[in-house]
Amino acid sequence: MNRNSSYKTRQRSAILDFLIENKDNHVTVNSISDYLEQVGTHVGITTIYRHLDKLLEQGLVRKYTIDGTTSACYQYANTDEKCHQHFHLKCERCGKLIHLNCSHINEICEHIYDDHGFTVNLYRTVFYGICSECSESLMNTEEKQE
Amino acid sequence: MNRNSSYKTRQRSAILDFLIENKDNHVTVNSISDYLEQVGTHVGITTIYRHLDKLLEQGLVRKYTIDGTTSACYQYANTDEKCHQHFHLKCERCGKLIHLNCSHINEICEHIYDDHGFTVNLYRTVFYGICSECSESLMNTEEKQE
DNA sequence: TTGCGTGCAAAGGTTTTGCATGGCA
DNA sequence: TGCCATGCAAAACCTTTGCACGCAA
Repeated sequence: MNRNSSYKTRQRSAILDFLIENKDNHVTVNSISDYLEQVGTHVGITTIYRHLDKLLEQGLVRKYTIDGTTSACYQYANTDEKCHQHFHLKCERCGKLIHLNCSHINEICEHIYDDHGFTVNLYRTVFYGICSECSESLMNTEEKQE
Repeated sequence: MNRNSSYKTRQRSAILDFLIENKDNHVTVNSISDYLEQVGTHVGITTIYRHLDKLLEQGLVRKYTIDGTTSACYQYANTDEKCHQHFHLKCERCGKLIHLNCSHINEICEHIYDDHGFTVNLYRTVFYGICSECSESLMNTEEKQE
């Protein structure tokens, strides 16, 4: 019943450290696995999934899916600071996902809640559009406009 | 290049009809397949995926992911309305799609463009969250908060 | 020593791809 | 007739489960 009790293992520490290190961005199971492999700390995929599940139950991470991506995203849930919420811009042309930390977004969400009663889930919401690089390259080579 | 050109086939009509019939709800590839099977109109899974992809490109459907579910959701997008000028809010709980006309959006989009160089495509962008009705019913039955 | 932790292999589910055939225009 | 459309099978992914062994307490 006390699912918060857990052993201190090499694997658990490595995963948690990585999550905290990247608390301003979300990570995927793959990115965790790749990183750990890179630094010579092999941890099985299964173990990563199981730890994330446990951390999720404990409320230490958040899990969400980003539109257009296939795998789940996880982010360390720092309960002290609420300012690490960011939103996402996805370029429809190059596919790049931009993480945007911006105070403006809170105003928007508050407005939508106050005036329309809708509670926005920033972790799931993605703005689609064209990023600045693609805008430029499109302007330089404008040949068609259908 | 003109990817909007497409043959009129039995399969395409069947899929589009079903989408329009259910334009107030989202559907999944499975629900489409099941329904068509039920009414004796077999269409291969592959074909359904391919048509949905094409309809997505044409802007005739929207694609969503709903938290906690594994497969993607699709909903017919009514092109008559001026959907380029307002927000779409998708309730993650009841699935309702809300069209939100609000002068605030211009400020938001301008801000994102001015400060971040990103041109938002309102037609594709969807805000996920919880609608007012669901918020209320959730408040009435709050039993656990972990 | 006890029981949770670990990781390989395999299974389960969703989506994509290859390829030969079918059918619209 | 020329392409695009179709659908089966297989592949590619992501995630979960089974099971034997490892290891923290």
